[in-house]
Amino acid sequence: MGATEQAVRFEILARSAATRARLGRVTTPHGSFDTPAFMPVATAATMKGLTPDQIASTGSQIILNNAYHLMLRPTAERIAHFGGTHEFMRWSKPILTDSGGFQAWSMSEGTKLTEEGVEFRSFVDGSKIMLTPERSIEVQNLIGADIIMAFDDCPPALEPERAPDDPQMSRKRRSKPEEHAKRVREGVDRTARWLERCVRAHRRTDAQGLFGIVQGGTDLELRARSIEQVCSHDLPGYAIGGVAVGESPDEIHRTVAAVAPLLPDGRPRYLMGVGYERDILAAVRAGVDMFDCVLPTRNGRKGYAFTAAGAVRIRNACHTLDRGPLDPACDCLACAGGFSRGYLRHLFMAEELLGPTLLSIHNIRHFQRLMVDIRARILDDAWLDLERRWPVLGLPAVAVGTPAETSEEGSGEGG
RNA sequence: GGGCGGAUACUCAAGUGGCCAACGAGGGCAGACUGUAAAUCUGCUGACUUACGUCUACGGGGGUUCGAAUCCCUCUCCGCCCA
Repeated sequence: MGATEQAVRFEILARSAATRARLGRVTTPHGSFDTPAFMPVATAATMKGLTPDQIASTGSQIILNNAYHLMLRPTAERIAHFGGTHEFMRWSKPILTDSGGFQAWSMSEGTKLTEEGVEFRSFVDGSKIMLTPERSIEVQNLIGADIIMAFDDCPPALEPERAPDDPQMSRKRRSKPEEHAKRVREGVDRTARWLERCVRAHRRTDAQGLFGIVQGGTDLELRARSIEQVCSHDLPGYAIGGVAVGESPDEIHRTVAAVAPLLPDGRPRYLMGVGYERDILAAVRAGVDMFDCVLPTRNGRKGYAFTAAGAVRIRNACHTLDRGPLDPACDCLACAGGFSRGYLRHLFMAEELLGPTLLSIHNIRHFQRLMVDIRARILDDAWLDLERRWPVLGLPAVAVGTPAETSEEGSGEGG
């Protein structure tokens, strides 16, 4: 079977004349999705608080699961018992699983990294879990997503140095540069060796496409080295990993702008874990095709709404009497459904579950609407118009301003 | 009518002579979050002030003391018990 029957195919439909952006479509066993694509995250085979219908209502065409979380609970074998994750979570469109490589650093407490793999401490029962490239692929084969990711070694951007007796000032990131560079280089080469093992271990090439992951931090030479190694394998897609793991937005942009164009033109390029709207836009212009990020869901659950004009923290007192929608330009269930800011605020203040659900839906829809607009811009290159419609693109990564409130007329006091 | 016990910041609740603008919790206000161990985490919450600090405060009033939320007298209100 092999090369002739690729589980995942990519076609480029159009190219931006002014940038490196591409408009395309990825086709998988569970249907296709348009690129550039934003993939919301459903770590534990659920988009926390949303039904599949609600996820679909956001325009999302592909979502993420996390192999590490699922192998611990309910276990990959059990998901296979139910016929795979699509059946299990009742989402019939494309799914991508992350390999668990990212968890080696996001949950680095108590993990042990060796050439063989990463030894974790299960957050479910505390037992020791050995995750190797072979096991990660086996788990992902069992879970059954359309796209699976290589098990990579993803070092932190700059090692956060434990407990210096320096209370506040320079708790930033200060590890000896040579040490850090060594660690990043090690990550690059180990990722390459692990990729070999992943490719060999992959048993379902007919049903699942395996993407390789490029590492190298912000060091462009290391990135080039990693690209050479990873792209020596003919894979259905390639990802840029090790980004947005602690660097500044500028570093992210700089790295992506340099790295993305070096990836094979005919394969989808996936920037893992990114990000804010402006980060996505910058990456699209550099030629990236796929994104995932927890921001819309994680922040949504905490009352942080993304809007074209910037962030709205719905719990802020200024929304108490606001009868207007979160974002008048939005067509999501929350905005088009007529829910007022005042009501949404009430839901959060009362810790009602509908609050996180509605804001998650809104936020995902916000990102999907942005992607629709971005895709259209690839055809006409009207990037300035795009930025005009999405002021948030020009704001700092985390906007502070509160968009103009809608009127509170007629509250009829002093009667 | 008599006895006892209470009254502390938005709420509940510590504190019984100086280290108390007052523990803690809730509530409130604000912030963080980029391949999700996140319904988590952080800061603030008497007033004025960027801050140092100053002022006003522990039911009301009056005392004792260098010094009181803390001790004494008295008043008001609340609770329980005895008539």
